Amino acid sequence: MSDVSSFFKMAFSVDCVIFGFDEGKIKILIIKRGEDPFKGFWALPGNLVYLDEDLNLSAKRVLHELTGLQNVPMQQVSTFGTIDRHPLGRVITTAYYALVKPAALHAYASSHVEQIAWLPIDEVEELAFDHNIILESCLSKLRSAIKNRPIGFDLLPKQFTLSALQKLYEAILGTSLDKRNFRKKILSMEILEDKGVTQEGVAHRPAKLFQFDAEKYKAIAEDGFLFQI
Amino acid sequence: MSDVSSFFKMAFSVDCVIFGFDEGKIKILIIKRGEDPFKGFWALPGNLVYLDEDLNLSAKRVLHELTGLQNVPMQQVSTFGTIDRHPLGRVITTAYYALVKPAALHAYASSHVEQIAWLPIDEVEELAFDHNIILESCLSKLRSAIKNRPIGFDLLPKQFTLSALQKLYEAILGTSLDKRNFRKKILSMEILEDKGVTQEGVAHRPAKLFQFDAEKYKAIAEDGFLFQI
DNA sequence: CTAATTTAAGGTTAATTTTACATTTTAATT
DNA sequence: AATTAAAATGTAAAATTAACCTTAAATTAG
Repeated sequence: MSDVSSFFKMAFSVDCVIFGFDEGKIKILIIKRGEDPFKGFWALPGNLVYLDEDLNLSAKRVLHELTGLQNVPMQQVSTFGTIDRHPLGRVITTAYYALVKPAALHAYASSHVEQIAWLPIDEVEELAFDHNIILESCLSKLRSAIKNRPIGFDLLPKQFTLSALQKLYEAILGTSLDKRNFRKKILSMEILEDKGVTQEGVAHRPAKLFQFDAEKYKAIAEDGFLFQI
Repeated sequence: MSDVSSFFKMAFSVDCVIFGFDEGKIKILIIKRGEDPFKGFWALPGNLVYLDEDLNLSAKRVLHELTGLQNVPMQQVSTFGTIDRHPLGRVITTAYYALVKPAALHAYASSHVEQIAWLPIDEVEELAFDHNIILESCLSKLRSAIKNRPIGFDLLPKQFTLSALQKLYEAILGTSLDKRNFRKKILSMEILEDKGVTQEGVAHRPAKLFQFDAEKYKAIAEDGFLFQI
């Protein structure tokens, strides 16, 4: 490794898979690229990492610049490094996913972005680069994470009904769950706070609203409690 | 993204956490670096990725060059990209882990490597770069993977006793397991083949030898069977 | 204002899985 | 022949999971 300079010719990027839950469906945020390469293609929000920029922070910056979304915790999923994945040179990319609440679902287009859209995951067609593969890997990460950690709440409004929570799980896992058993399981964990409030304006019996109690979860998790759906 | 050339100034590396199981302990393979940076430090086997080299294949090449190990399936774990993690410039690294059988435990030193050693994970001290952090992340990945996939067998000789398997699990998980329950659980999965052979030369009742049946596992896994310890 | 519609809420039983636990067997060694 | 060391094995209680249906509360339509 005497002369190392020939190695310092790569670029690095981040790509973000932003999941939302809307109209009973899991959606992802995609942008229509305003510049080459892949100008006019739909793509995951992603961009190159600056030379003096921390990788994980870069994911947050890129997401913010392209979509306006801010303060969204992002999880690293996997790094993609086939030789020819980027037409401009050697670019290795790290994929991140994030879960956002419906309140954040009004995403705007920005510079470098012609259009931005929420697309149900089963309607995604060909994306730029290797973004279809990246999406699949994030989806599969989400499916396993949702079963073992209390992250589903991040996709729902602060207060939600148990039915909404169940539909969310059904949408992500692609299975249908027994209503009574689901409720029993979730409520028995004692990580939901009953706000004593009900839905309003629905044409049927209004449901109670619950809220995830992160403090309580943290406390019992330290005592060895394992979240499991 | 009009001029993109300023981005193409990074290097990329891979670092390998190679786990072995020996004398009842989980060990990792470390090398004493023969060149700067961190000359003379113990480190994970790792090196820079060539400009025209696939990332995942690079991990295999680097491992082979530094340790002589070959044909070891490697799993990507995580990518580390703080700004100052490498003294020579901006180097982002991807960590991989692999599990090797005792037969592969005679690792040799090579060029660029002064020494090579298997070190029990609880005896690891200060490593080069951010390798202690990388090791921790691989360890935690191993602990969760071992519970959900039949990978423990990769750390044992082809034929092994149930006690050896149990000790392996106990070493990785750091808990002790009930002998009868462990055997019942493992055998009820029907993924072990009883070779009709027993240990020889032990000063006590010799144990039966078993072998992991990858075909059988694959078949039932497709039918929805989930490996779980 | 009555009936129809729609979703919310809730408990019991059987089946399955998990946990806890102690004795006998088989080889080598002394 | 006695000792030592680990292997092998089954059962009962407890906990968890799975299956299953009726009544309640709101809006809307007639």
